[in-house]
Amino acid sequence: MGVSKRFLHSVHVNQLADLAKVLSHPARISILNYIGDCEGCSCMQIASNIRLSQPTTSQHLQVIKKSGLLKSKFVGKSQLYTINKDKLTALKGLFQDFFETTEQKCC
Amino acid sequence: MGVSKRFLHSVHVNQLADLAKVLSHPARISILNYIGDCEGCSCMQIASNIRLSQPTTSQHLQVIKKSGLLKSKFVGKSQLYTINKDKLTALKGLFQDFFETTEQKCC
DNA sequence: TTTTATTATCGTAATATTGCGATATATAAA
DNA sequence: TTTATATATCGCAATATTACGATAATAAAA
Repeated sequence: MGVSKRFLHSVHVNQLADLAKVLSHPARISILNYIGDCEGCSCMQIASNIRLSQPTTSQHLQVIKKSGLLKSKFVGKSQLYTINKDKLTALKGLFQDFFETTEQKCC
Repeated sequence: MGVSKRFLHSVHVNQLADLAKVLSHPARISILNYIGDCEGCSCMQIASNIRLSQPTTSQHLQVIKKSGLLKSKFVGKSQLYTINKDKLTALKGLFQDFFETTEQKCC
């Protein structure tokens, strides 16, 4: 078939997989790294830094944004992206829980 | 085009993305959860537990195994999978570093 | 060695992702 | 309002992923 059977898994499991999916492309990791450094940067700045086109960069930004990891606001003609720290902390917790639980159960 | 431009990113960034990719499918999270619980289980047991076919489950197992997160050995006619705790701990560290670094830079 | 049971791989169809050019949309300046 | 600039979306081509039936490969038992 080829269609992912999400319904077989718990909400919590799907949530963790969704977050992992956001981080599963190197461009999106690079984008997050760069936004962390520049503290409020535009799509064009990011695109130039990671050397992908503006449309591609914008697409990746939307994917990250949908997860809640990014905030954005227009300043002048540019939309400036910053990291949503609260969400980041929450998601860090999700991963930490997964790793710690698995670590403890495992042996 | 449609082909991922890994070469644009650092080894470290690609490594993190690769690990995230392993965790980016709910079936693979469920498999890891289950293996943590049962401590040495067969492909068929896992397949039955997560309600995917044996071939699909085996495919997911290979994906996880390639990341180093699983060990396996034949016992009787079955191959029993267990979690590679050392690798798990290492990968936990990778994620933790990413989240902590990003958290501190971000604001 | 043959049989049985389990796992891994092949082949394939359905779907999803990635990347970018073209273009629409949005914001501020003239 | 018109113009200029930046971002987001559309459309498409190239890949990649997901799932499973069929089947090959593997290990132990008969």
